[in-house]
Amino acid sequence: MPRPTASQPTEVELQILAILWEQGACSAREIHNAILETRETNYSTTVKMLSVMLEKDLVKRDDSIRPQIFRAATTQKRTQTKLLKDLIQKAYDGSTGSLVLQALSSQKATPEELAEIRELLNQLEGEK
Amino acid sequence: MPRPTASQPTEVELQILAILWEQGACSAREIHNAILETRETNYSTTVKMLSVMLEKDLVKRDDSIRPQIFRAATTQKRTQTKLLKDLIQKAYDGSTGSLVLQALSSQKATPEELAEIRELLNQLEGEK
DNA sequence: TTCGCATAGCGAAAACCTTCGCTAAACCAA
DNA sequence: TTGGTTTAGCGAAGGTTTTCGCTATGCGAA
Repeated sequence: MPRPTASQPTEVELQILAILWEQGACSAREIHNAILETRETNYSTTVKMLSVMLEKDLVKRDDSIRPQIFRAATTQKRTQTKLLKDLIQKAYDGSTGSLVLQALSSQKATPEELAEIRELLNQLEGEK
Repeated sequence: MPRPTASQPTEVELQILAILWEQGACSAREIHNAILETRETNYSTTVKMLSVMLEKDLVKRDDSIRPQIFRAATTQKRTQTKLLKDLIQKAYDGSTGSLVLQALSSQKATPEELAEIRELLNQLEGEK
């Protein structure tokens, strides 16, 4: 009984999804060009990854036009939330608060973001 | 050119680390028993994972006593921070603030944690 | 001591991820 | 139409992760 398939998108898959979220629908070539800005890789590899992701339902493909066009199958937010929940479970013993505290104290956030967080906090505490 | 070794602990590795962080130093048998509470697996597998993790320097082994005792090589906090930073980069485009906002709005935190977060926020904003 | 059981280690199996070479199909321009 | 370029797809290589069977070693009880 071997290892199961990863429940979350892998690193490379996530990079491709990020491109699709930012640029919207893209051809394989466009995706590949975007990848090249970061990393050396072969066009074949990009196409293959897309076909793997299609099978995993991570992307959708529009076959009616030429060249084919790819779209992310899920929104960025939904994917982020899933990854976040997973991390909280696996590494923070389910405690959202301790993740937030650690995020704020070890990484920098902009003053605008801090203000936004404060506002959300007011809302959450007012709700009680 | 194939896939490189993961820079972060894998899922199973993280589960073992979590056990060590919670229980402190453990024998292979103790670790295995803790895993069994969650998941079916063979004792051999646990021992093998420990030997892999030893090679990756994820755990340390005390050989002077019998049975051997394992410890996590790194603190929980250090590992959490690394995983968190990684997630922020890979999935939140480097924005700590947007991760925090999403964490607070989509997952629940206890009132105590919210108060703590507020205090930290005061500190961060006062610092300017 | 010797037998039986728990512990430790090795190597290979099975699945996964990422890579790319090579081939086929589609498109475009002359 | 035909030749060249771009797009699409297949299959296998080569590495990682996780699994476990089998063997060996260590330890305690009879």
